[in-house]
Amino acid sequence: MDLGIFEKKVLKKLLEIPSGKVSTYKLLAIAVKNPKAVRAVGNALHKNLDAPRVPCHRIVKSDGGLGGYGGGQTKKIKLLESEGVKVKNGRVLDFEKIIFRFK
DNA sequence: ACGACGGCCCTCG
DNA sequence: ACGAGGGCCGTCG
Repeated sequence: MDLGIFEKKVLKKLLEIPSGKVSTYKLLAIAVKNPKAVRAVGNALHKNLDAPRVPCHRIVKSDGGLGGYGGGQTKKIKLLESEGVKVKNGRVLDFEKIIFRFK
């Protein structure tokens, strides 16, 4: 089962996200030139086979929420905090400051 | 080819 | 400020 071309792009963009920072589904959608395909993007991350290989855990919701995670948000939080991203109550602290915008 | 699902986003009440 | 509903996109069975 090969990943769709869309997911491929998404994963590639994910690799551009530096450690200690996070991005949003929407920004990703925009990065792939499909601002409305935010759901498809989420799908891509969910189907992502290379769990830690791809920083899918660095993706949060537009409002700074953790969003979801294929292995459980708990693990996601753990990973994020491991990179220096503080999470509180399912919410990223200083979200607006550590967010990475695909330039 | 069709229908359903998904780690969502936005607007309206 | 909170809750509910609708909409869009791609991939899988």
